[in-house]
Amino acid sequence: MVVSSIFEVLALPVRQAIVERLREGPRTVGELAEGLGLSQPLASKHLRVLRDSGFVSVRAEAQRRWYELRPEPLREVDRWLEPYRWMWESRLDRLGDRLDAMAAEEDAAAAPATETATDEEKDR
Amino acid sequence: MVVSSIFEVLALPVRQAIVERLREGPRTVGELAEGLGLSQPLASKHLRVLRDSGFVSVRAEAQRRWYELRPEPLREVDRWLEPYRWMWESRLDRLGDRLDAMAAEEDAAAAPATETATDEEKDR
DNA sequence: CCATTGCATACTCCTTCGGTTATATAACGC
DNA sequence: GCGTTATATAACCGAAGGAGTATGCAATGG
Repeated sequence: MVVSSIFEVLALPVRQAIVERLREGPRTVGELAEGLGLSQPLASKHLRVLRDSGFVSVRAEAQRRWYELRPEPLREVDRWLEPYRWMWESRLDRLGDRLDAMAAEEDAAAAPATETATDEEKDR
Repeated sequence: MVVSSIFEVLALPVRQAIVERLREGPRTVGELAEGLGLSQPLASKHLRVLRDSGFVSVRAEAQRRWYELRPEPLREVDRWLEPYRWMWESRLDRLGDRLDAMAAEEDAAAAPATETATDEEKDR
């Protein structure tokens, strides 16, 4: 798998689950497969993707492979999120960012009612 | 597309690009397609996914459709990230979380050298 | 009215990728 | 050495979904 976006890796619930499990500490392939109800090859495959994208590191101990979570990619998600935070954080110290955003908004038009998947509108 | 994870939506660079573009304010389908070099149907399609997953809302103005970014899903990403923040933030007020995590870690084993995609090891 | 504009949707093609099964490899304990 | 354990990888399959093309449809403005 050629990872062109960090989110691609987290897109699959099963890979998300592996990451979440690894929050508790390093785990072997067998433990992860067992714990998440995956076949061993499947676990290995997903761990391969996680490894190639930097989400995990591996240590060999005898025939065991200990997989451990690495901060970098997650931190990258955090950084990606940064320019959006003002949207739900109304803290004063974010006001500067907000003003920058508004300047860029100037050219956009205005309008009435809003339509979203979260309300009833979805299936008209 | 049946969205089973918020990350699935952001997985595609083209959808990421749309979201980023919408940071500057509401845009019509045509503006987005034009600005990102997409065919109109393709833009519509991706906007459909973004809409169904709550990333954007739509307002109709004549034949125009103004798409606007919504905070909720992004906020959800932020919340998902929360339990991982201690990994790169060593602030004291995160120590509590860290201790919780360590308690859960107790059962995991330890080991030597580390192997990651970000270093030379990748292609042995 | 009618041509045009702006957008959504249906349909098709084709690649990608997740999952299974089978096999290779390597280190272990006896 | 040998069976066993732990993992990786290859081969295969099927479904999903992204992109393109064509079309439908509504509102517009002359």
